[in-house]
Amino acid sequence: MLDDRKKKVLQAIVEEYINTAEPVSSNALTTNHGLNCSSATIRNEMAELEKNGYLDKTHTSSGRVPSEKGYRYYVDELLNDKDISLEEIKYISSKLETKVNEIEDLTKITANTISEVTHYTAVSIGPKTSNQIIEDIKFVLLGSRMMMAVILTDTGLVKETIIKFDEDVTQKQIETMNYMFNNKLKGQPIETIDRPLEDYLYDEMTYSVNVIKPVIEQLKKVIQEDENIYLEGANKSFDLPEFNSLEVAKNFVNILDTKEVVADMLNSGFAEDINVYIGDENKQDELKDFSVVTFKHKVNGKDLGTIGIIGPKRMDYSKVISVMKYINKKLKEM
Amino acid sequence: MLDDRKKKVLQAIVEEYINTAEPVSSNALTTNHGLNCSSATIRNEMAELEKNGYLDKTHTSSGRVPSEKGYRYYVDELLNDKDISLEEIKYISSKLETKVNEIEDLTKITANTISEVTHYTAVSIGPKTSNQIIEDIKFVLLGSRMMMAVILTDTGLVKETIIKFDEDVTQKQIETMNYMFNNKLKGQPIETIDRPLEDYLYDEMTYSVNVIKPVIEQLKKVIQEDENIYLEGANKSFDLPEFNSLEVAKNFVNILDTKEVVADMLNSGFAEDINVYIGDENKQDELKDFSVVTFKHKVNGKDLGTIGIIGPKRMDYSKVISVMKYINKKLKEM
DNA sequence: TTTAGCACTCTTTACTATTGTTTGCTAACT
DNA sequence: AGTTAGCAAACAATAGTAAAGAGTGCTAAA
Repeated sequence: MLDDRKKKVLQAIVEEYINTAEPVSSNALTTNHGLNCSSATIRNEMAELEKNGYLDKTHTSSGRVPSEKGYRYYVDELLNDKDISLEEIKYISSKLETKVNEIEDLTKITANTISEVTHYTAVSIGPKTSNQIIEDIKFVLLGSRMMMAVILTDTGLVKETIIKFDEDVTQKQIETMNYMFNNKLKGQPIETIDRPLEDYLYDEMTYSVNVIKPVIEQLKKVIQEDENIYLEGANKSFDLPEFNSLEVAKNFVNILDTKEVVADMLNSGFAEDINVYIGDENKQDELKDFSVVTFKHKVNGKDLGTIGIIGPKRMDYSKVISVMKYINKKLKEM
Repeated sequence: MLDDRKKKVLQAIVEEYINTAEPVSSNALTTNHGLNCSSATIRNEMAELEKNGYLDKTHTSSGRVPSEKGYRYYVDELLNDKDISLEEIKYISSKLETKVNEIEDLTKITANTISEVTHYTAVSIGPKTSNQIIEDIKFVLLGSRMMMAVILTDTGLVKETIIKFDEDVTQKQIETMNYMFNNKLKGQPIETIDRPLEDYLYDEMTYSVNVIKPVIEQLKKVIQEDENIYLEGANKSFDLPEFNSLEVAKNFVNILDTKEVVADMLNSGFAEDINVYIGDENKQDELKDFSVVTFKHKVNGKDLGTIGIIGPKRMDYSKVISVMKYINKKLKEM
């Protein structure tokens, strides 16, 4: 375990580096960090912290930079909640009070808010459909060969899709089908729309395969399809000094351009609400040089979407986590 | 007017520069461009082309680079249609034959296809809603205080939105409202949903304002709201040499991040189908250093969305325009 | 009108010297 | 034993210089 002064030194280095993006020298820590000792003493402490893997050097005579282990220790043990300014509180409140009719929009707005307040790039994804419980299904005829299906789930998600037929269908047919679907699916998780249901319907109904098949197929497609990924503030990252390296900038754009990586990243958190992944801790190779903080938006244990912040490993974890905690509290109050 | 050899020289320089991204020297044109003369002669021609504004130099003793006037002349007068390879034809066909139920999806797929074939970044926007003709409106009750409104237009666009009420509404109320709305709006452009309609409904209907108001407000919101902008292949641009300049890369990300600029860009074309904007010709300040080619997807004069390619001024106009023309033909066949 | 030849311009690259920052170590001090 | 002052060594960053290379413009001859 680290003794008290080592903790202080590590914390000072992490925070200094987060602020300046420059390797931190022993001299820089002699003032304004409550360490009443000379730079030589700090140098000794730094050398030991480096030996234990908490710090790195960029070259033999450079100042110190936190290692991933250093950041992890900082996040786990040394992090203080940061106060949120009055302006920020006002801004967050006004954003979250926007009246929204669809919960996916709320996730978007939350992502946008977090990005604006933290000045990092945010991504969001809607709630996972497959394990939600179907509360109601409505079929609406739109012309003679087109229909809309609307699925309502327990979390308030409304999912609609258009289905086209190769032959004319009647209002009567739609109504019967609607009854059958509801009968079988109400109270079931959405993923129930699958093979067994298909077989059941073919058995029960006397309609042409041209009517039932498109419905089943389109519904299956809808529940399988990737949730909408929403990106906010990509340009914000480009103001950070680490993005002066073309390679980093290019990697970053590549990540944001690859929906699978982003979806994977947002879906891989296992903690209750906030997850922090530092560099190599990320499961996705593309993210090894970045840090990610994700935030699951839940109400009564129900998934309402996930928001992620992507930034440099030198991320202001304290700020990001404090903002997320505050927003989480606000959302729960609603 | 330019004489025949000057045209050839200009064309050779533009095409060489598009290929190499390096200033073109007089020597480089003596081979492989059908100009049977020495580098000195070409130098004389280049000097005159520069005097007339078709070429630029990066410094006194550098090779030549096309000016915006030069690119414009090339696009207007010297452009040859490029052959599309068999693989490309196959790829395009397979992509466009994907069965889609919503026309916005077709626009997305088209944008994706153009980006993949040309290797440039593409953006797309759905059809402009406001001037489409309403064919049918359906109201569907989803629970006691929630309803979905579905608007069908003449172009096949299906626009749906959720409306929430502060008090319980009955199926009967919904049906009456639905009848009234259709009665007033069928055959009218979508933008008819506005003040006069609002007044009419308040006069005609005896329902509480709590029922009518949310419907009108949400419908107005839907038709006003920005169309969905879809971005494809942002990372493709980062492989181009001009994006080695951090400033350019940053500008580019900023543009793509600013939906208003992209929407503006896509909506500002006035030509029938394909529009080319070179550098300063762009109406948006942010785009002054880029070139944009837009393509309006229309069937029977009806707007089905617009796709845009953003790239360096050194864009392969010939390729981009050929691909767009081919895709346009394919789409019209469908 | 075309072209060969050459001086001149400017970029690019490599090399060198200088300056400044920061460390690690040693020896002295508390 | 822990702390500190002092100093040599390592290295980055910057500026300056020189040499090489690419390309033009101009002149004069074909």
